[in-house]
Amino acid sequence: MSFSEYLDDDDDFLAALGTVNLPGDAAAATDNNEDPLSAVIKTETPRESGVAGKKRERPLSMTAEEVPDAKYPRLMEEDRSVDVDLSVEQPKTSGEFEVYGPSKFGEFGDYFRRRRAKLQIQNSQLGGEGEKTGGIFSGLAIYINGRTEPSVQDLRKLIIQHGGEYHAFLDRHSMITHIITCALTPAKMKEFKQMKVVTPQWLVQSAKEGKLLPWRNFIFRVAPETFDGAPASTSAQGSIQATLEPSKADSVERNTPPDSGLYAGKNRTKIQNSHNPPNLSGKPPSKPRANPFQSAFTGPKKLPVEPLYTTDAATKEAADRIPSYAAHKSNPHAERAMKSSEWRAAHTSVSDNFIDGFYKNSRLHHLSTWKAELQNIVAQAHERLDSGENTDGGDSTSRTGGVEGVSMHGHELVVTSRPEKGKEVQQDRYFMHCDFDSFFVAAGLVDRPELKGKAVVVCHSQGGQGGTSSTSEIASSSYEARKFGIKNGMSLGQARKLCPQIQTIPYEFERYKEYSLKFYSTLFEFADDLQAVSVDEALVEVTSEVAKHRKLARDLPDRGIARDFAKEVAEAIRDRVRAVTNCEISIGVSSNIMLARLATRKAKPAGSFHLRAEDAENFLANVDITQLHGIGHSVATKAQEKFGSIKLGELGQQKMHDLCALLGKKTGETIWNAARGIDSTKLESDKPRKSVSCEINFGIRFETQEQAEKFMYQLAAEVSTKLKKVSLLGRFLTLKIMKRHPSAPIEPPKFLGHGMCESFSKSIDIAGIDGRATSDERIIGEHAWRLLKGFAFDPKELRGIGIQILKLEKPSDTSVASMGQSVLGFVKGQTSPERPIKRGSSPKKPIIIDDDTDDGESAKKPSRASPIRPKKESPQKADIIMPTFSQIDPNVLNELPPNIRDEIARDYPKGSTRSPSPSKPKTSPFKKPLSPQKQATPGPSTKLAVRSRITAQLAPKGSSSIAAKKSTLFTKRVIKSGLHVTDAELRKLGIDPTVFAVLPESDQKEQLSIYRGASKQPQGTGVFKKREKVVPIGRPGSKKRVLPPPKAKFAETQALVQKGRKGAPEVRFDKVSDIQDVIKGWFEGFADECPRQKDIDHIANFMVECVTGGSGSHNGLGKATSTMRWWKILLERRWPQRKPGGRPHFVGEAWWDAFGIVKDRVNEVVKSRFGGKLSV
DNA sequence: ATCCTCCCCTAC
DNA sequence: TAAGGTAGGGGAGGAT
Ligand SMILES: Nc1ccn([C@H]2C[C@H](O)[C@@H](COP(=O)(O)OP(=O)(O)OP(=O)(O)O)O2)c(=O)n1
Ligand SMILES: [Mg+2]
Repeated sequence: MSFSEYLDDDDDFLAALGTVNLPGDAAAATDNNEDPLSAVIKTETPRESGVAGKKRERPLSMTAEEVPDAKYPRLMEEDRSVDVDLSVEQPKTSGEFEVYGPSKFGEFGDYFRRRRAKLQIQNSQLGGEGEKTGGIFSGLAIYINGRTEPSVQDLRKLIIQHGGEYHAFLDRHSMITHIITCALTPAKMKEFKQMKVVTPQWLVQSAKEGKLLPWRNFIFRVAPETFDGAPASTSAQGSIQATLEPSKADSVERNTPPDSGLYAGKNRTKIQNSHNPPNLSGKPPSKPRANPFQSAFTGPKKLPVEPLYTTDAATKEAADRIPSYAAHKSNPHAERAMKSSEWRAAHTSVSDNFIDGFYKNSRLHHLSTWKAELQNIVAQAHERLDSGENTDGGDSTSRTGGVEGVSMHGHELVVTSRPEKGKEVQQDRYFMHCDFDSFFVAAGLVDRPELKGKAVVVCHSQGGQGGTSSTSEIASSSYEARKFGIKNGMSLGQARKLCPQIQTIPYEFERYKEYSLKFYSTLFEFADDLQAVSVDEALVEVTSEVAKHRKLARDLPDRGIARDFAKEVAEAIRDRVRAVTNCEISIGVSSNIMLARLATRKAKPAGSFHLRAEDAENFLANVDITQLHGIGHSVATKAQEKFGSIKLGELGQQKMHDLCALLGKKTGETIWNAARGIDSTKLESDKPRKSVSCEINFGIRFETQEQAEKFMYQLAAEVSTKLKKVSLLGRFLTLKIMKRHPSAPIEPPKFLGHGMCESFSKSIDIAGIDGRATSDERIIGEHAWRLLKGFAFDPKELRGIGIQILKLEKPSDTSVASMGQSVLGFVKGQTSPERPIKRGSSPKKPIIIDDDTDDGESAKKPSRASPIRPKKESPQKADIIMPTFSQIDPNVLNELPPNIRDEIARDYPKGSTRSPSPSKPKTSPFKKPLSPQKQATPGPSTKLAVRSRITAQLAPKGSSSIAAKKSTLFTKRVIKSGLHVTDAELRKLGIDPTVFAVLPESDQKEQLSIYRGASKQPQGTGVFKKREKVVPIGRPGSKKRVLPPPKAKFAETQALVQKGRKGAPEVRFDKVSDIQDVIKGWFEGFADECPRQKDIDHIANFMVECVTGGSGSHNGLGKATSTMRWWKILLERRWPQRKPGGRPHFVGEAWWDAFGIVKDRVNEVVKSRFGGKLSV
């Protein structure tokens, strides 16, 4: 049995295989608390700082070779010894702590799991071994076009049985080597012009003879007579009959491996081009009357043109599907470049400014950054809308629960989230999907009118460089270029083969941004609500705008009968956007988002299309599921294989249960519903961000561990910057790694690309033991680097690195010292707040630094800065209020780093209280009026204000406009407390009243009860507190205690146990509390069992923080040392170091290991920062 | 039953 | 030479 069959037939076994991949050996999740993040408000400047990330190229279809390793990357850890050895040969030096490998501790539990995994994998490999090389079709990726004889199903079986790869359909992600067909429509002929198109006999005969026959002997040809006849536009089903006409092909070709075409590579390409230029006419292949196949596939000596969808492994996705054994040749161009160490130093990840340079030029990075910014703008618009309603609106309906519930300015009231509510008639809603046509190209052509109407693409490579072997990716292609088969994302070399005279134009990121803003500004004028999809695309609800048109028409003589108001609105929008950008957009309108998106496809290019519900069924029947948003190649392949179709019409006939079983519950339901025109997708206009990440999977080439480490810290700095830009802190980190697949060439086909890789990820808590979230680049970098070391990969094999920060929260720290640059920046640019601060009942000295341990750290780590969140006095006040200068404790100020201190001084001129200024008008970009008759159209001034605000936000770097947008920062967090408690009492309880004031009432209650209860205990170590919500007021002078066994009542134990428990509010250690208490509680509470990795990590985190964390390194080091010694004593008492030969105590070992892990962690940091280690 | 981690997939 | 980023939905399967 072939491996493919095996895949096909034995899902259970596969599933079992899946278990080999043991989930996390690590880490820990911290808490389950959902962070009620308020919407991200700050803008991220897209700018060149950024981050990078990239896509994966893992094989989607599993081949015998790829499955085990690729799918179960953890297996690689089995090779640890090898990797460690390699790293050891690195010059570096360091002692045990610097070894690029896992700590010798803490690998205990993992060891067993790994061993289990290994066994399973070995078994699975045994099973699949035979097939690996067996099939005569191995290495082939075949697509079957149309009806065939034998049937598609039979052919598919044949292919799979002999080790081939069957592809159900073609899309831009497909990588196929041959197309099998018996007949082709003219359109297909164009499409397949340069591909290896053969008849089914090739497979049949080959199978019969038990060897792969030369495909050239089975080239599909169109019967001349048929073709000349009335070919092309013949009947609907008109297709051209094929003639089987074995050619006397050179058998030479056949001598190469079956997949020879795959990597036909550049050499062959050139030859071929010189003999057989694919298309010099300058016109799309459709034009020429000649049979495209004749030029492509005939002629004795002519080598076949490389297949459109397959050959260029540089194309993303594509590389994945190349059988690993076929991808062995290292890219010679890249190899040559990489030989020069200067070149490497200048152009790869080892370069100092690599990240900057890469981001500056990465279109995908720009795309992602812009999207995040646009989403911020929209979310902010909502805040304005909300607060504006409260101010000027009568009994407006606020957008409860998000987007729904918006009142229309027409007269009908759209109620969606609470339909039961009433008498309001549920009216039809209208959703639009608006998208620029060939955005990058269109923008680029505005100043290049001479190129309009030509085949143009946007890519980095300019001029004729690289010829047909350029691996530069095409970001966008004109519709003229698309006629040649060129697609977005394709490599330039590939495109040149399809259309040699293709014109390339460079990126103009600033321009795209500018047009995008104009586009969005326009949409806002028509929108009830808007979701930013991308820089050139948005979803807009226009229900009220359509209603408005309808209403106006009512007064006309014809009463607007038979008019399509939705389409009229769409055209109006198109006209406006064209007027401001000189670009065409296309618009699809329908009653739900899914249909609107499909309508856009039909509308393109330069058009609009209103898909009515009553037409939906018909329309949908012939739609491929790949056209549904969120459904891609993978899903479609599965559907095709199981159900024999990817048409919505056919899949809709399947039982939903079957769809779900195959595709997963959600996807199954989505498809089933889509087939019926049903779509429950909500327009999401202000969902808070859940993660911030930076990844780069391009140009990653390290030779030494030090280079990798350096890069990791640079990347950490990027994420850190990114976090600060949006004023977020994180408590959880995931490291993503791409590592060259063992069978992949050192240099992949795509220049400096990652090639085929295995991917890995590992997560860890980064919050200190006190639970504080962070954005500190050093903390992030250290954790990330440690995780990478844990993988023990050879640095030379790394191809991609990413750091993702999760469990985000807004800074809520009250420490003034934590006022970092982000706040200062805000102060700087901002128009003054509306009124002086007045918060709760604690007008003065709101900030108190706990002098115990925390303050120093804060001062040292401005990145942890958190703006003070002023309590909003009344709900309608949307503006943020900055603390007056007088609110900043002078003592704190003195402890700030000089640069920050200077900035504060600058921003608070003369130490005076900042004068308040009027808040901005509460204008919302959304056109919608809240009360019926009122304001059917936003006043001009409103529009202007909106536009300028938005423009400022996305303005080129350096713009100081950021401040403006922050005017509504944090407004959503306003809480009014109905509790009765005085500031005095709060202080007595150790609660900062100013912080307390900002807490949600429920939290206030909770805090009160906790602290009131706790305060009875004199000791009141304030050990636990709600995460970040309450900051105890510092107790002057209190100093740490001394060594040996401190006694403490250990509620702490509970803290550890509870950590991450669902539901329960997270309990955390107060940083001020004694670490020794914590350890003791942990130890005594769990000495009967092995310590949990998660807890070990937390202790380690805390110890590390203790040492590095800001406050005097002096006392931190000493404290850490004494604590470790003390802990050691505890351990020795209980489990004396065993003698050589003594009987191991399992639990005791684990505890000693835990000790070792913590010690190593601390020493690692101590060494890197202070150069030395703790003497324990 | 639910949570959590580690993926995979998708989109622009 | 090229600049394959990123956020989020979702699912499998072990842990709790
Ligand atoms: N693989 C891709 C896809 C898109 N983009 C960029 C360039 C596109 O111009 C822009 C918008 O993507 P679209 O999918 O909307 O494609 P176009 O706007 O180019 O064409 P159209 O929307 O007409 O299909 O995103 C890119 O860089 N790489
Ligand atoms: Mg577009």
